Amino acid sequence: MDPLISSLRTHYGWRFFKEGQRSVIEAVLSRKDALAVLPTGGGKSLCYQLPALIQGGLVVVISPLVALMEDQVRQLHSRGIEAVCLHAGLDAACLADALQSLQKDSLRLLYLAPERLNGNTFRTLLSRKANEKKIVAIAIDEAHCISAWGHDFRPDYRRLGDLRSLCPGVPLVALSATAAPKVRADIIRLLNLRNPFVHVASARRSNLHYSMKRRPKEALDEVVKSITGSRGAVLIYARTRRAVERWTKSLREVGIPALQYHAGLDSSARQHALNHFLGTPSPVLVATSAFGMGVDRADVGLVLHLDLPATPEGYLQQSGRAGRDGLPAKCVILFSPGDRVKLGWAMHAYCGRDDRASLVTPQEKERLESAQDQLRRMEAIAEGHLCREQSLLLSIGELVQPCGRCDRCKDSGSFRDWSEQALILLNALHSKNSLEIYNLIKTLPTLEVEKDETWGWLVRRLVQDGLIWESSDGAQRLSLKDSGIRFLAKPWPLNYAA
DNA sequence: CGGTATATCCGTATGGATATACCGGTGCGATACT
Repeated sequence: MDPLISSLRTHYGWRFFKEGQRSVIEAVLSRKDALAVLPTGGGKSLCYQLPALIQGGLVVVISPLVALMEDQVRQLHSRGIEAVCLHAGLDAACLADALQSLQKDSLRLLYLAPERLNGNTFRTLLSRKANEKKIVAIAIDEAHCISAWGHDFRPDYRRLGDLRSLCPGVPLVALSATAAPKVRADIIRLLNLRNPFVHVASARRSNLHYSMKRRPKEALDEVVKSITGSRGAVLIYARTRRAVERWTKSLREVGIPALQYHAGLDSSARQHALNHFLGTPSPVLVATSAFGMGVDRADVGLVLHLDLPATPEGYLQQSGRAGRDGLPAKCVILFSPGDRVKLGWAMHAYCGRDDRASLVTPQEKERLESAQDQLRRMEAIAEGHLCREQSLLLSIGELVQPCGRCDRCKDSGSFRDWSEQALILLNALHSKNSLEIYNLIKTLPTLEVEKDETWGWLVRRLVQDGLIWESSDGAQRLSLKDSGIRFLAKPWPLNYAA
């Protein structure tokens, strides 16, 4: 019998792997670095847990949240697998236990926050264990944090690249639920992954119904209507803590027993809100972005945003908490045009460490520009005429057919043919990764582009990278290799030297 | 930058209009206090 399947049965009682799991596990077992982008519920943790069990060694897991670590350790213990997590919240007895487990060879999983690796204690420990060949792999969970979070909020995430030199020869596995091409590139670069095996599952969710509309001045009715018209749990996202508190109060006043969650609440209130959300039949929770990572409730019927999300990727992450049971679920954004301005302002404040513009470094400037670019993209999706799912997924580099479920698909009055739509989408993409663009374009039946400034950079890049070439009938046409696609260009100087 | 909460204005009494100040996300570990 297949040894992988047999250990899967022994330890987890499952008979099949989910998509992508086997290939990632095989990569790890052959001591290769890997990057796995698997949807939530896709069984990411199995990808690094099973190798520890098969090889009878230790896997070190870097995880961003204490709650996530404890949750995982609990699950592992219930399967009879030895695992510990170390964090500042442990009491003396637990800490002593955990430290003792560290000495044992029977320990299979060790969970740590990235900040732990600042001190020498754990660096020496890891380095020693690596030398003794006791570490099967190091897993970086929620790896998108490296790119999305790490800049100045969790700077230690960005320093995980050290792991490579600290534990030479130990394979690194990065895992995430959503990661756009740019984020994937960031992860690979910052973690110093060597020629990693990469598995990217589709982010498409065929049971989610997106809709995005302008928020009326008095939005309460609209929100109440959405809540009462949905099944299961309801998750409402607001941008600020104050907005969370106001909305919770308003909803309670109209008889909806909403609970609130944000980082300004004390831990008992947060715990209570979380338990309520996980444990009652139809909870309504109003929260900031503090809520969500690792929260696993299958029957969320509605994820409602009261402001424009800051990035398409972040939105996919948050809206993706709906409908994990596979049943139809709604993802609604109520936005107003002012949201972009506010968020843009907020980015200045968040991105620049100091308010004074004179101190903005080039890196900070670039970061800010990319944040604003993402924001513009998100706004374009909300204000645009295209299929919501299609345009959201395109912004993370995945090209799919219109979904047929979102508000745009349902009431699209004006027909756009596929290539026209693709063009607009590509234009919105702004990606400078020509291979990515090429792969997108390649899937189209035909594509004719009138060359103008908008497309100049694209054509130049594609030519530069040898992905398109001049067609034989003159300088005005460029064709994609191995496909019937042509760029139809106005006469322009063929000077690609730049 | 823009919304929201509070302050101010007007002037025989209450509250509505206008001005002004303020504030704005996500968490780990370690250390310094009550």
